[in-house]
Amino acid sequence: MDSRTVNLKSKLEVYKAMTDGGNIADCPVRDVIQGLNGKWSSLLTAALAEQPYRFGELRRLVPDISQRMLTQTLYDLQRDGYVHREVFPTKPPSVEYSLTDLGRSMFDALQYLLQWAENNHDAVRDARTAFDSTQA
Amino acid sequence: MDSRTVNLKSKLEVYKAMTDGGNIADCPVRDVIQGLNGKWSSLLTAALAEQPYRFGELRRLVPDISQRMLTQTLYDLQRDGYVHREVFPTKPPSVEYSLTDLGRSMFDALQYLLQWAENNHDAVRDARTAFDSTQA
DNA sequence: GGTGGCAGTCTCAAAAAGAGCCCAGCACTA
DNA sequence: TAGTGCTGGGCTCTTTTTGAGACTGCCACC
Repeated sequence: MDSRTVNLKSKLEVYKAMTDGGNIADCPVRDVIQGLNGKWSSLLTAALAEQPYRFGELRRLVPDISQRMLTQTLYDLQRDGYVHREVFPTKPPSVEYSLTDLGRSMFDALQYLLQWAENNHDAVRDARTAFDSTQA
Repeated sequence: MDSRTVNLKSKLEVYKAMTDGGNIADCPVRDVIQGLNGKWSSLLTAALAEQPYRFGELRRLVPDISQRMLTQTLYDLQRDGYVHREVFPTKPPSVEYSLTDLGRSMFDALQYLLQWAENNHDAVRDARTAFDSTQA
């Protein structure tokens, strides 16, 4: 358990950062966030933060991901510099995926959100149930 | 600028939380995260964190969102309890959207990731360029 | 009587995700 | 020597999600 102190920007500043001060479409912050909000990105990042894994290990670890999406998501994470891919020339060549320093740094920031989700999923579930019951 | 101290869990614990200790598919943490990683969720949350907005204001504020996705995303955010929707019975009825306490609390956690994105988008862009150049 | 703002809905096309079969190469085994 | 299984993917097909844009009803204003 590490603890740290972080300065948060004002909400207005965060909104401005996400809109690039007016140039909403090509904003780099949105561009970065976009690469992270795929369906499997955060889960795979969390798995690789635990320890490096090979392709088949990840597939078994996350049984409900298709091979196609596993390949695709790892490719995207590697392209954005979060994940390192290393091929070992063993008899059946094995491939190991691990987090880069950038990936670890990103995951540290992501962890706040994941932890919030863990602490508050009951509230979200309740809100959802309540909302659905009023919508008949 | 507020600052705060937060205890982060070990990476292994985070991974376990996201996999519900084995029940990967129906994990509540993944369920919550899923509702947040839509293409527009974080941007709209950031906008509403700044101040409440009405439907048309949001549309003008984020010109590259379609009306359909604006309706849909606001509906989802409302369903999960992040956003409050209030209809004012003016002559053309106006609708105001604002963050709930839950939404504000979630945004506080999300902000770490947004800020990381702002600080590191150059590194991500560089990684992407370098990767693309090796892939011919 | 035409125009414009309000908050959406509806339909259709394009993009992304999911399911599942196929591949080559090597080891072990019967 | 043929069968089986493991490795890390590629490939196609179908379903779901997203995007673009036209359409609605109401009212105020000109």
